[in-house]
Formats: sequence, structure tokens, C-alpha cells
Amino acid sequence: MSMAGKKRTLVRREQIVKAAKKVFAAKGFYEATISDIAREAQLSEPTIYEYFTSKEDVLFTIPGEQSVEARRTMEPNLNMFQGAANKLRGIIYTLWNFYQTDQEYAAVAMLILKQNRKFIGTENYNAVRQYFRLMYDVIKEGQAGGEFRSDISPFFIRSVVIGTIEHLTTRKVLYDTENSLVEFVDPLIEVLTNGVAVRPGPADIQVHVTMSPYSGGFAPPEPADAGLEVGNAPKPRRERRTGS
Amino acid sequence: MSMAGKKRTLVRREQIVKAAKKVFAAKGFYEATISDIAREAQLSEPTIYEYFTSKEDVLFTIPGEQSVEARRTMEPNLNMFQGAANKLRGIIYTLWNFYQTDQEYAAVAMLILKQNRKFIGTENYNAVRQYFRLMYDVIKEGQAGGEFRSDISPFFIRSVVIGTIEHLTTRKVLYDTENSLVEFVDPLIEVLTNGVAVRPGPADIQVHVTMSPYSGGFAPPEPADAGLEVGNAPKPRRERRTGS
Amino acid sequence: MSMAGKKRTLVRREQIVKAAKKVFAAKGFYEATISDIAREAQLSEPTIYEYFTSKEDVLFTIPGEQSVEARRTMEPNLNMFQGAANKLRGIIYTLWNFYQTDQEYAAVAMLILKQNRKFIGTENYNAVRQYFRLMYDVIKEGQAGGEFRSDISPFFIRSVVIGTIEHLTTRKVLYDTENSLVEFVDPLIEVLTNGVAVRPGPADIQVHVTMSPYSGGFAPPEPADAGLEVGNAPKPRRERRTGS
Amino acid sequence: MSMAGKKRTLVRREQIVKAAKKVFAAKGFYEATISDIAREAQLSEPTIYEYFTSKEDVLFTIPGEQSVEARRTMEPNLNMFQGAANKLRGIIYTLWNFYQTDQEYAAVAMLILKQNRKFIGTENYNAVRQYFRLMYDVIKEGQAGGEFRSDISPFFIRSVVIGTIEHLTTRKVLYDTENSLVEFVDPLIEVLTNGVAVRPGPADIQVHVTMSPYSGGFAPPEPADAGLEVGNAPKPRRERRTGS
DNA sequence: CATGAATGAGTGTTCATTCAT
DNA sequence: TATGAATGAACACTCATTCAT
Repeated sequence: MSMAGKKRTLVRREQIVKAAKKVFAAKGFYEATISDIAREAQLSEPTIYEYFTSKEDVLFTIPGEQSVEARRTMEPNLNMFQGAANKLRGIIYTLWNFYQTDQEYAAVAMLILKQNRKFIGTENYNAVRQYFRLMYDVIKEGQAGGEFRSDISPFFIRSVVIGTIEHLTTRKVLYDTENSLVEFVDPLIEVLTNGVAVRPGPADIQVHVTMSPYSGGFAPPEPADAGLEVGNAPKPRRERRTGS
Repeated sequence: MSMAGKKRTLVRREQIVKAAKKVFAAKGFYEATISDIAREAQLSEPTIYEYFTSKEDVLFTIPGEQSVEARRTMEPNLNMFQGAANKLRGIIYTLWNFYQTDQEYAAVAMLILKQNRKFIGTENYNAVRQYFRLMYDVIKEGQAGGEFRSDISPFFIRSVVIGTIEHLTTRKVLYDTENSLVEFVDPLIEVLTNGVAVRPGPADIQVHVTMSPYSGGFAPPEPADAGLEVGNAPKPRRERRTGS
Repeated sequence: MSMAGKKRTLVRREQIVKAAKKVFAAKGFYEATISDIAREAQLSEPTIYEYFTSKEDVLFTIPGEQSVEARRTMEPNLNMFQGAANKLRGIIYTLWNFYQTDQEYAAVAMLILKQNRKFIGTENYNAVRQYFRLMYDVIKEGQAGGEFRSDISPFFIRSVVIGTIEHLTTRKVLYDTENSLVEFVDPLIEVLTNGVAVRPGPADIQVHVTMSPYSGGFAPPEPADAGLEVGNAPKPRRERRTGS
Repeated sequence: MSMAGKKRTLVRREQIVKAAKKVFAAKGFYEATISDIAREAQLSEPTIYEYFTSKEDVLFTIPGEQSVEARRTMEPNLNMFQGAANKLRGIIYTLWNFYQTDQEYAAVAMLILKQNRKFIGTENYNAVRQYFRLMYDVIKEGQAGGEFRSDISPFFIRSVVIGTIEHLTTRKVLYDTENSLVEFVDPLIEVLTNGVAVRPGPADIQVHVTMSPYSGGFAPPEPADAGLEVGNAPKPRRERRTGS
């Protein structure tokens, strides 16, 4: 195959994948037909089989170069951010911004691929997995650097992040809610870092030190901390395994 | 129809739904055939159509009485718990415990129903929706009672909860990870309430009051309060919309 | 079976046949289901099989007693009419009047039974066949008695009659045209007996008489036309009812 | 699609329609299966659906080009005939000859299509309707030209013709009677024009010529026939509507 | 006498996929 | 490279009919 041929091949594949993304997003994998895709791509059905081995192959190709690229370019950029929370924010923003921008892809990812057992194990699944890996690494980094609590499994933290992202993205593609996904980035970071419990600020800290004229001797301080309603003092927690 | 007939009908429906749940969980909706379900239920295919109008009808019936009942019994019990966080914990526990106990149902819910546009609008979807509603109400209650921050939309908070639950449940049914879903209840509550940011707890507060039998000078303690990072005094936040 | 039982059986059969007639007339044989008939008869489906051996059996029973009776009572009455044409008119009138009165039966007969190869050979088909036989006999009688031309096969004449009856009856049940079938009785008799051709009156008769010079007297021609019974001198027609 | 492709498509359609005609003629519409047709056409079942949208579509296509063509070529030829009766004879002959030649088509038309409510309204039904229209026009023409009686509605006359044709054609395809349909053409025309009533033929015409002595000269006979109302001078009948 | 319950047998139709051109 | 043409394989669904009660 000539150089030009290879290029042409890539263009055709791109054309088919694009059409498939649109069709799958609109109808789902099973309801969509190769015929639908061919029509959308303005090609004949057999032509699709020139470039892909099966309908599933087309599906699995959707999260292709595109997202691989995205991750590849994002990774170095992450170093621009200071601290794990900021880096995490960078990743979340990137993901949600991507889903917001390409909602057809979001639909395919959330409604079709995510549930597909076969998709895992696919090379293309790596593109997705890498994002998750990145998140995990950043969280671990945050824990190592003392920015994040270490008593919560990084895996679990990541699950909260991914879960929230995917839930809201799914909602978006299913009900086409009006708000932009990007709006959720800060609330997520906020809830994740600080939680939703109301905690008394430092203003509330009352340290009562009563000193009695002492005649010698030394009295241990009254349980001064009794009044130390510093709030949410982390209750002693039992060891727990939070993830696999 | 006689009383017995009605009873019989319910039994048959139950039998079919149970078989369908198993089959759908294992193969997915489209890969599963009515024939599979009939075989599993030890019935003939037409018999299924005596009790259901279509394959989809069978699917949509799965989250039936069972979950309706569950919610109905859970709701009053919720009052046993003190505070919104505890109530939320109750709901989360119930859900995850349910999914853990009936993983076939979990699979059907996470991998099939959740993505199904048609399922929404079904009467049976209400069983699910009620759970979400309950969560929302508890969160609102928590905000009204000053237990939860009011600067995060209750809808968003709920999304974090649901997202985490569904993500981990999906993982469980997809990869059959070994840990029990119930293990995640406390971490979720913990992350949700307190966040993952490291905050100096009271434990860290060191108030050194050194009293010397001394009339002379008095040395203020070393910047003892330095450690008084009672933390997370909520930074002034810019107004933000967190969701609809 | 008791006498009463026999009676009951007949009543049930009648009830089913009546329902079936209605359903078949509306939907055709294949589109109608036993379930439809059972519903219409307010019976359960198996009950139908208590009285009939199959769906087809129900169909073939429709032209039952009813029409047998009709023919049986009509036959003797035919003698009231003078002449074959009048008798034929009697038969035609009876048939069309019957179809007009029971259009459901007409629909079943015209749209379903007439085309059914299996129906022929059925005992019930005789009811129908008898009518045709009667017609044939009357036509033959008309030919024997010099009322009808003998150079046209009586079978063919009968075919004209039956064809016209059935064509117009079919039209009626298919398009529900507004006119009553009975209106067609006289036109049919008229066309059948006299045809539609305008026949040259004597005007066309050219009698060339060449007279030779003659010395005898000359008598004005007799009213030459007197004997010109060129046929079809319109017989005095009896008053006729043209409507239903 | 290429020119050749178009041609091929037509060939395939023809092939399928031909097979379907045979199968439908033999088994009826409902008893015939797509599988039967496919086997007869030596094609796979799906291939039939490449060319037709449904079993019904195949059925409705049967009275296709063929009969459209037939009518189109017949119409101009009609002018070869002198007089309405002759033209009518031409039409009848054409129809019956067609049915005689293609008895499979006749069976489909008589036993299936004629009764099908849905078929009416189909474009293909026009081919059939045109024939009927042609008949009607010829009859009207005959009435206008004084060849046919005007006191019988042309619609009714046509009904006699169509009814007779269809009845005998139906008989032929149902019982496979031995006589050729074409044999019926003349009897039909004969009955239609002159009726079956016995009328005194010309033999009965008595011309009495009395010759008177001649005085020279030769006078053509007076229009002696002036008064010769040789019969069926259509009595003024009240207008009657005999059809729609 | 009546029927609830169950099913065998069958059908039209769809669609991913192949192959000759 | 592209596709018209063809099909194997399946599947949801229907319905007349049976039988135990």
C-alpha cells in the first residue's frame, strides 16, 4: 500500500467511525444497523467491512486516537498545576470538558462502552484506562505529599471522582439537561476535598485556661480540651479496607 | 379469575421475572433470548407471552415489587437514625446491601436499565426514583438543619452519592471484585462529610501551658496555636452554581 | 344427552356461529382469531372447541340452518309465480333480499366461502348449491316451455345471473355502497330477458316490391306492419317493486 | 445503480413475482409462505425482502406491468371494431383470453385480490380499474350512439358483464372446468344484447303485398314503417339509478 | 359445562456479513 | 477500492388447539 493509500485508509476509517459514533449515540449499539452507519457515512455496507472486521470492531474503535491523543497531551500539562488537588481538578476538567464538547462520544462511552465486558481487554480501552490510572496516581501523590488523607483508599477516592463524573455525564446524555458538565468541576473538587459537613471555623475554638494562684506545686491543666469543640475531630476509625 | 388463579398468575410472573433477571444479568438484554428465559424458567416461550406482552415488558418488570417493598419498609426506619448523615448512611447501606445481596438485580439495573431511555417513564422506574428522592430529601433536611453545607446544591451532593454507588456497583458486577459493596458505606459517608483533604484534627492541637512558679515574667507559650489549624475554615468561595 | 341438553347445545352453537359471522365479516378468516370470536360470543376459547372441531368448522357452519330453511320455504312458494322469468325473479329477489338483510353473512359468503376450495364438498355447501340448482331448473323449465331461448346453455344463463348477483353483492360488502341490492332485481331480469340492444323496429325492414305494369286493380297495402311481430313487443309488465 | 443493475433488479422482481403468482394461486395468500415463494423462485427468503417490503407487497405487485401493458395496447385496437357491441366484445375477449392464458393470474385475481380491501387504493389496482373504466365508456358510447338501451344504467350493464366474467373465471380456477373461457365470449354478448327471452324471429314476418293495377310511374313505398313501432320501443320508464 | 393454563408449530422479518465483480 | 447482490442464522411473537380441573 502506498503512502497515499495508507492516508486514504485512515481517512475512510475516520469517516466511518465518525458516522458510527453519531448513529450509536442516537440509537444504541443494538438498535443501530450497519446500514444506518453506511448511510450516515455515505458509503455502502460492504465498504465498512473493508475497514473493520465487524460492527463491534467499529464500536470499539470509537474511543480511538482522539482520546489517546487527549491523554497524551494532558499528562505533561498536569505539571503546570501545583498540588494534587489542582492536578485532579485538571484531569476532571479535561474529562468533563471533553464529554461536554463531544456529547456523541459521551453517549457512546456512558451508554454503550462502559457496560461492555468485551470492550475491556481491548487495546482501545487503554485510552480510557489511562485516564483512570492518571487519577489514581495523582491521588496517591496527594496522599504521599500529605495533601490528602491517607486513611481513605486512593482507589475509593478515585471511585468517588469517576462515579460522580460518569453519573452526571450519563444524566446529561440521557436527559440532555441544560447545564454544562464543566460547571460541576469545582463542586466536585470542593466536596471531595472538604466534604459537605458544616464545621465550626477556628473562631469557635474556645480555649479556657484558668490559672489559679499556685503555691508551689503544679496542677495539670484541667482537661482544657474539653471545651475544644474543634468540631469534626476525626473519630478514631477502625482500620478498614476501602478498596481492592 | 379465581383467587387461586390470581395467586398462580403472580407466582408464574415471579418465576419468569426471576429467570429473566438471571439471564439478562448474564447475557445482557439483546444477547438474551426469550428462549433462554423460557428454558431457565422451565416454561415454554409462549407461556412467557401469556404473562408479559414483550421481552421488554419482562425486563421492565424486574425492578418490581421487591424494590418497591424495600423502599416502603426502609422509609419509616429512617427515623431511627439521628441526623441527616446517619439517615443518608442508612439509605446508602440499604442500597448497597441490596445490590450486594442480589447481584443479578444489580447487574440488570447497572448494565441494562440505567441506560434505557424507555425505562424512564415506566411505572416501575418509580421504585428507583423514590430512592433518589429520599436521598435528596435527607440531604435537604441536613442542609436545613445546619448539618450540611448549604453552598453545595443538594442535587449535586446526591449525584456524588449516586455516582459513587453506581460506579462501584457496576465495577462489582462487571469484574466481580471480591470486596463487599457494604464495605464502601463508611468511606463514602466519610469522604462525603469530611472530604479527603488533610486537616489537622484536634489531636494535633497542642496547647502547652507552662506555668512556672514564677512571679516574674511569663513567657507566652511557643506559638502553640501555630498548630491550631482547626482547619478548613471555609475559604471564601465565589458564588457558584452547582447544578440544577 | 338430555333433551334440554341438546337444546342448550344448539343455543351455544348458534351463539358462537353468530359471533363468528360478525368477526369473520369484519376481519376475514385469517385475520380473525378464535380469541376474537370467543370475546364476541362472551365465551372462553376452549368452549368453542367444545362445540366445533376447528376454526374452519365454525366458518363452514355459518351458512347453516338459516339458509337451508330459506331455500326450503322458498321452493314451494315458487309455484306462486307464473312463468320461468317470474320464478327466476323470485329466486333472485330472495337471494338479494337475504344478502341485503344479512350483510354479515353476505360478506362471509362473498369474501371468504366462495373462494374456499375446501368448503365445497362440505355438507353445508349444499344449502348454497341448492339455490343454484333451483335456478338451473327454472331456466331449463323456461326453455322447455318456450319462454327462454334454447340456443343458450342454461348453465351459461345461470352464470350470468349468479355472476351479476355476486358481483354486486361483493361490491356492496366491500365498499358499502348505498343502494339496496333489491334495486337490482328488475334490471337484472330485464337485461336477462330482453338484452340491452336497441332493436331495429320495422323501420329498417326494407321490402322492395317491384311491380310490373299491371292492369288489374290496386289495393292499398294492408297494414303491413300488423304481422310484423318482430319480437320483443314489450310484454305488458306487471307492476314491480324496485326497492327493498 | 447501473443500467445493468436496474435491469437485473427488474429481472429478479419478475422472477419473484412469477414464483409468488404460482404459489399464491395454488395455496392462497395466507397458506402460502415466503419460504414457499423463495423455494419456487430458487432464492433465499431474505432476497425476497431485498426486492419487496413484505409478503403483501409481493402480492400486490402481481397485477403489474403485464396487465398495464395489456390494457394500453388494447385500447387503441378497440377502434378496429365497429360499434359498441363489437368493442365490448373485444374487451371481454381480451380479458377472458388473458385469464384463460394465465390461469395462475386469474386465480390470484379472482380468489385473492378481488376480495382484498387493502388492494384497492394500491397503484397497481389501477391496472384493473382501467379495464372496468374502458367497459363503462364503451357502454356509454353504445347508449349515446343508439346502439344500446339507455333505460338501463351503464353501470348495471357493466356489472352484468364483469359479474359474468368473474363468476365463470372463478369457476374455472376453482374447479378447473374443461371449457375454455373464450367460449363464453359470444354467449355473453348474445345474452347481453338480445336477452334470453324467445321472440318471434323474422320468420314470423308476414308481408302482405297486394298489388293494385298500375297507372304508370313508380312510387317508392311510403314510409310505411313510420308507425312500425316494432316492439321494445322503450316505454318511458322513470329514471332509475341502478348503481353508484 | 366451562375454562385457566399451557404449548407446539410455525412465520414474517431483520441484519451482519460475504463474495463476485 | 468499492459495492450490488445475496444469504445464513436467528428471533420475537402469534395462535389454534389441548388438557386437567
